[in-house]
Amino acid sequence: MVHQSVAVMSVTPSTTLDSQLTTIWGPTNSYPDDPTGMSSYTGRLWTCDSQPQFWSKYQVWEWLQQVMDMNQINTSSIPFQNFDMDGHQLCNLSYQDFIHAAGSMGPILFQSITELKWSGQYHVEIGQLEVKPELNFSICPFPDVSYPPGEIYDPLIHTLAPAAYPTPSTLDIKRSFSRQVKKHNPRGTHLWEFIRDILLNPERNPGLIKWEDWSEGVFRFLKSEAVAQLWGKKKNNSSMTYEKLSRAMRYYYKREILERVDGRRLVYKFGRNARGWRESDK
DNA sequence: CAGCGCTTTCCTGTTT
DNA sequence: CAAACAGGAAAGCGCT
Repeated sequence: MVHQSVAVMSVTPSTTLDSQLTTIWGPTNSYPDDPTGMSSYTGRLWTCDSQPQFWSKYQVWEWLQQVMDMNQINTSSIPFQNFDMDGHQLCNLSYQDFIHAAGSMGPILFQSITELKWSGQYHVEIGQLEVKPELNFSICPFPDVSYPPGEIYDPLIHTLAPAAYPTPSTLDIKRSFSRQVKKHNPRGTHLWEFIRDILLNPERNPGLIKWEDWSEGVFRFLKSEAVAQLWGKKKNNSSMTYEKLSRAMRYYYKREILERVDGRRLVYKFGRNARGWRESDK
């Protein structure tokens, strides 16, 4: 009933919380001396598994989020349920499939996956952003979590293109990108998305938050102050506290991004307007 | 510059 | 008693 197999990840008890945060989130989540704060942020990439053919569903989602983050696009603007597939299936999608599945984001996603497929590198250059391949993080566990390889996916949208992909020019992609999908949402991450991403990355979640009931979107803060510090780090605000973070969380109730869970301390629940916290949310 | 969305900060009171 | 929870109020900040 309750599947939290993915969420529960043991953490070596010998390390301090601080070192956990540094080692697990450090290179991906801090921007040491980058004036724009951009390169190291975008540098948090699929650095280990450059072969998308072997991605798990989880990694496909990770990739989706990364591309959206890189382009500062709100992840709610993409139908994650259309990408309920593993890397092999993802790689078999045609350009048209991407258009069907992701609309205006299709070209960007298609270009990204195409480059990853062919080069095995991650030279992603869309708009003004560029990912520097020299960043080489040694840690990137990505254990393939819980998705049996034989799992069936019924591709309604599967119109596998013949030999040649109708690859659009980079210029076209850039044009359609800047015309259509430039949105607000600074750095692509709101608080609730930040929380969601911690939950969705159990490999990088050193026991900070855990699912209470994944199917219901219920989760609990295990180390509330540590999460607050991490959030503060992301926002370059060293004085962030759980007190303040939780005020922001409470504002989400009205917007139905979170639902109230009363009587249970540090427990929250994703609401109807929170997207992307499970494979197929309707 | 204005206005807006999303927090951030502070505070007082209540609940666990 | 120490944490959390609850919201109101207002300031701050990035973006269109």
